[in-house]
This record gives sequence, C-alpha cells and structure tokens, in this order.
Amino acid sequence: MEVYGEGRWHQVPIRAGLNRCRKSCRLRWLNYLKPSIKRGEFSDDEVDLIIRLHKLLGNRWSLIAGRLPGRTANDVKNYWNTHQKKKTATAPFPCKPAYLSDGRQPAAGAKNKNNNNISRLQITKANIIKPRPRTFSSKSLSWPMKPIQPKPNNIINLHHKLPPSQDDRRRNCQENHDGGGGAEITWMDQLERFLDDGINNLPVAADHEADRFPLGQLMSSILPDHQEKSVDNMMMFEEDSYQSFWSDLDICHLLSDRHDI
DNA sequence: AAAAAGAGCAACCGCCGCCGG
DNA sequence: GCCGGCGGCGGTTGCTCTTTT
Repeated sequence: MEVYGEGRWHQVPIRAGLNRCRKSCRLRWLNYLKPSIKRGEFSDDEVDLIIRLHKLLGNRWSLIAGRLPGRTANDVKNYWNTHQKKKTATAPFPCKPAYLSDGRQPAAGAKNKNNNNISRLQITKANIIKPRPRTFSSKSLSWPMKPIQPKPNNIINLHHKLPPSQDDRRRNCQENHDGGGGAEITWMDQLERFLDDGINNLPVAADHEADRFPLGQLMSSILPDHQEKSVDNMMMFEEDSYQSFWSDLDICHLLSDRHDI
C-alpha cells in the first residue's frame, strides 16, 4: 500500500479529494490527527520544562515541543500564549510595556478592527531574542563585540565544532558500522546531554546575573575550545551582551539548525 | 436570561532554507 | 547563479465556548 503524507504532502489533498492545500493537510495532521499526539492539560512537569526551555531557547516552539513527547509546537505555543504570557506580563523583566501605534497605552477593553481585545493581542511582548534558522557559513558568521575581536583560529575552531551535516552523520554511521570509528560524541549528543542533565539546574526565576551561568555552560559544552570562563567574561562585557551574544554569535542557530537530524 | 468580555485552540499566513532542475 | 516546489517554522487571526456582568 502506498503511503502519502509526511514527505509527500502534495499528494494528500489530491488522493483524499480534499479542497485543502498541502500545507493545511500537513498542519492538520501534525497538530491534530497524528495518533501520537497527547491531548489534555499540561502536567506540572511539562509546564516546568516548557518554562525552562523557553528561558533557554526563546520562542523556538518546535524545539521545545521536541522535548515534550506527544506535544506539538502549536500546543506549546498556544499554552505559552494563553498561560505563561499572562504571568510574565506583570514581571518587570524581560517584558516591556505595550503601546498603541500612536504611543498611547490601550484603554481597558479596547478592541481592534477584528473585534479582538487589544490587551490580548498587544499584551506586553517579552524581550526575547528571535534567531532565525540560518546556515552557518563564513559569510553569516559575525562576531558581535568589537572590543574582543576573536583570533582567526577561534572562528576556525567554531567551524570545526559546528553540528555535523547529514552527510557527515551518514559517513560517521557508515564508518562506525565498518569498524573504522570510535564512540564519537556528536554535537547533538552533547546538546541532548546538556538538556537532560543541565536543564534541571536552570533557575526558573533567575535574575540577569544568574542567567549567565547556564549559557556559559551550554557554550562550553557545545564548543569545548571555548572556556566557560571566557564565555562568561564576554557576556559580561556589555550591559546587554547577553542579547548580543545570542543574536549575533547566533548560538541559537547552532542549537536549531540541525535539531531534526 | 441576555449581552459583553475573556479564554482556548485550530487554522491561516508569510517567510525561510533546502533541494533539484 | 537562478528559479520553483517543497517542508517547516513562528506569529497572528478567527471561531467557539465559557465566564462575568
């Protein structure tokens, strides 16, 4: 029996006679119809994990959902937008006040053109870094903090520690299968290990200062050539270097680019 | 009981990177 | 190098149900 669906979504609406595009079918399957999807309320453990992962990864819903068996990115996103956003909305950090386009704050109960509550849609936006998945290349790699220019070999080292490509992993598997390779710890293994072992140590309501440690730990675990201390030093260099580090060094891309391998 | 407001969630939209021609 | 098709993602919208007034 031929199978349509994952990998062949364009066939699904045709075969099923549905007046839907491939993307709608895929979304419906992934978010609702897939048998492995877990319904119902989030458990305390799941909520705790979401908070910790969101603290670490930001709005990378698919990545967060990947650590929650049976939960979809949409579930996690909806949960966050409806439950956690309310909680963080009152916190002084990292949220900033919501304003209308004219600079005023929305009046209580104010509606937009779609009759939706403005307070719901323009609720204080968390000041979260939003890295986009991007291929790591010599062109895209930039170093953010001018006072500490990396030595050229730092960049080289960084490249050497990039997550392996699919071809690399295939090669490694083949080599290991052929008896040529040892028990190599892959980049993804390191991330998995960090998430499994280290995530529980992340402070949920940590202040700005405490945020630095797990990131430094993560950095040094992914990029062993960088000493944790130096990573922390770099991050303390500027007031908002925490942001700079994530956005400009694009470590999130390292985390996200290959998570589906 | 009815209207208004709030909340939850599935679906839509636009953008992105990858890949093959 | 360019282009089009594809899968995938995050942000946003709109519908529906529930709660409040």
